[in-house]
Amino acid sequence: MAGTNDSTREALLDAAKVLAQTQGYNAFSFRDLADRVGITTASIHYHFPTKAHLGRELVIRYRERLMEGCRQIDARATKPRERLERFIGVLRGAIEKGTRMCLCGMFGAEFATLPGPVRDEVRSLFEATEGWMAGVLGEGRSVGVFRFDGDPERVARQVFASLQGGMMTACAFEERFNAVAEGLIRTLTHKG
Amino acid sequence: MAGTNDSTREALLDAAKVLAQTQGYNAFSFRDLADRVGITTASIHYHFPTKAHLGRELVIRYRERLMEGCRQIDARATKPRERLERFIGVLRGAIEKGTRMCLCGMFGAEFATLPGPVRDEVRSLFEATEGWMAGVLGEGRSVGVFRFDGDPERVARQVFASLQGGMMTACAFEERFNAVAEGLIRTLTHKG
DNA sequence: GTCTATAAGATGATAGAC
DNA sequence: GTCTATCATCTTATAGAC
Repeated sequence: MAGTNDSTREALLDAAKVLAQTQGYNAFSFRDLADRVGITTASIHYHFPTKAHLGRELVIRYRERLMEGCRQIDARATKPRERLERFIGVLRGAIEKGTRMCLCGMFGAEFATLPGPVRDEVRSLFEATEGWMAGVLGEGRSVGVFRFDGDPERVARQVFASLQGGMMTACAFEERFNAVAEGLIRTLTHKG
Repeated sequence: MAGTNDSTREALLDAAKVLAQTQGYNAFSFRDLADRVGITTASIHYHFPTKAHLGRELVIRYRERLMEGCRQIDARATKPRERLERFIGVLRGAIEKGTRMCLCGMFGAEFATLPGPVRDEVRSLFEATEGWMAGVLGEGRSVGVFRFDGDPERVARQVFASLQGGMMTACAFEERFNAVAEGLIRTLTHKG
């Protein structure tokens, strides 16, 4: 029902996603988007009245797909450590596909300049992802593979911030994300 | 000699710094800058031929001042842990002054869209800061207050990425940087 | 749904007077 | 050094034909 196959609309969101991940919300224009999809800028407005509408739906779809990815990770891997590693693999995949940031990191940095409705969805994106990760970390600790003090929610925020920062660094220095990710896992699994 | 007191030029760099930290390179304009300093956009071009020149000098000055700050930390604190905490305090200060990103994080995220000369200075900014931090971490480990495996340079990159990610998150959720920073110190000083 | 045409404003940048 | 005036181009967005 929701999400009927409107191919132009989907193509616009696909192109906008890549542009937003590589350049940011402020650095891509309707013209960039129109050129990539092969229509005129006027046609974009038929699908999305304003850039803010486009941005908002972009983040909503990104969150839904990321959460769907997390559910698939849960279905395919039962061990918390493997779940975490698979999640990190998703982020790594974005970098390897062309030094793309996660939308969390990119829109987080641009947060002050985003339209209100986009901001709301970005916050929701953070909370959903960190919530899933808190579950993985909490379960990992209870089975004894992860080791940390305090609230899993707090540690999830810390781990997520670290990964986002690693992706950001990878924009300036290729091959730096892996060092951050591996160090993170080592820390979490460290047997003091 | 270098850096004669050209007050308009300095005022431009000051205003550009705040705008770059809060909005990013792509989101601020010569008009924003001119309005804040009280001159016209044409006058900006007398001091900086292009926006790329302005951006480049902005990053250079930022790096020089940050490194000067690190030297002052070294002079005022001898314990590695206190040095790290003071550095974190500098980042926290930027957030508390108005949810400002570090230029590393903001320009790192925008990296793909930055003019070449600005990119070069951003890389240099990362390297200088991470180099200083590697020294603090290495010394901390040798005196037994920090505990980590592997190369101090690698861990410095990880710690720095984590802090940058924490600042990014703080743009969307106030009061989140402290949780990241405190968790980080706890991890580094943990007595397994 | 997509187009052409157009709008109103912003953008970085230049020429030349003062 | 700073200004006015101007530039070409880009920006998001709208009206109306097809």
